[in-house]
Amino acid sequence: MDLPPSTAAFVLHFGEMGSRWGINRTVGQIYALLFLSDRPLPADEIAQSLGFSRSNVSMGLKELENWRLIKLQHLPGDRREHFTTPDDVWAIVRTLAEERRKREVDPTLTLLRDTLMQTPRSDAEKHAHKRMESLHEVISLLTGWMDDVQKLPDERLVALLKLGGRVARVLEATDRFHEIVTRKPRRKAQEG
Amino acid sequence: MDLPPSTAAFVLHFGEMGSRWGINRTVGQIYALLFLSDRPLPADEIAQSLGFSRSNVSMGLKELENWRLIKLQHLPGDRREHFTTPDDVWAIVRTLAEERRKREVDPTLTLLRDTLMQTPRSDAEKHAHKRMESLHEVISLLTGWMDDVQKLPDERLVALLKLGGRVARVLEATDRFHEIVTRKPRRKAQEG
DNA sequence: CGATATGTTCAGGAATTTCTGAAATGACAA
DNA sequence: TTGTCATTTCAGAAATTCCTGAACATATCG
Repeated sequence: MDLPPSTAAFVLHFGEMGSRWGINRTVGQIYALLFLSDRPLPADEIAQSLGFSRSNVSMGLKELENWRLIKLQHLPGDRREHFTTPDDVWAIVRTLAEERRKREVDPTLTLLRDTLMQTPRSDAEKHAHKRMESLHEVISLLTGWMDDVQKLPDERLVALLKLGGRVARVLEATDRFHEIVTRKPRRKAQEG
Repeated sequence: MDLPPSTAAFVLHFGEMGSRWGINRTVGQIYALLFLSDRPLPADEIAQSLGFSRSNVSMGLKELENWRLIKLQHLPGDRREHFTTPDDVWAIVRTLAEERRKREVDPTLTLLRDTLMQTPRSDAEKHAHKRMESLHEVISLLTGWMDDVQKLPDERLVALLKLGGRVARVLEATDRFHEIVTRKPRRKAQEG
């Protein structure tokens, strides 16, 4: 690995982080390397830089493709496939969110819904049923919110995040505002 | 495992899901069992229900304690320690968010900040530097938002999530509102 | 105190995951 | 077609993680 020290550190860190998620160390490192690279990299260069076997890199890239996290490119005059990450970090975050949702959240919701269709018999089952209901509700809320903000363009999403908890205050204000504004179609700003 | 079928299914599912995250299958199953149980369970009952060795359960509970995900209780007339999950699912979600943040996000931000303090030399390093900058920005934004909403009481958080993307529209409205209201302390509505 | 019940630790075996090299497949140019 | 380069596959080796039983620690009771 003859990478600049800061790049090496980042790559190693991401490998570790990856393995705390379901992603294996190798795959994390490959992604980190591609993320920092200023040009698309072919598999053999990745293998060389990270000291992995060619076949390992091939499998890692496959995995990243399944996650839709990398893009494949062909450079003129070079037969090899080259790989990059999207330039836009938000695009990466969105993809990650979508894929994790598809793989982890949706199946869980399905299981919960299926179970909740059944009628609990014993007391213990009744209690478990209630617990699953509240879990289902929370997950639904969270994913519903995710769906919603996924539809926003980047700038709006960023604005929203920056506003953070202050949205709560804005909401209060808005309640009042809305009340005033919608009471009558404009002309007179206040009445009553 | 002589659990009701729906409980067994849930427990197994959570075991699988756990292992897609960094959490091992056993720990996931223990948590799922406690989550559904209508009473605090002692370690030996957990071991019995799930078919794990007593020592494995002991280690699993230790892990869950480190994550602050379970509570220990003593029942009158029973010398054994009994374990439960919080009743409130939101409390669980909040704890999970805090712990994952502490373990995964904060160290990453630290690494990024440390690296960004240094001056990049080569072109490649300059590019990597820029990439890390944008990653840092995105993560900061997300965690900042998290911090903010963590402070909200449950009802407000739920209200916020329900509003979802419609907040964006509220924001537009608020922009206008704000503009009008703050332009001057009222008397004259517009000026140069 | 000894007896019994509960909880923890840890060495090493079991199970799983990761990684490799070799062989197979594919893609393309001559 | 053949030859070359690139990529994928996959059996098994290597590494890691998980799990267990036995030993140890701790607590409580009689």
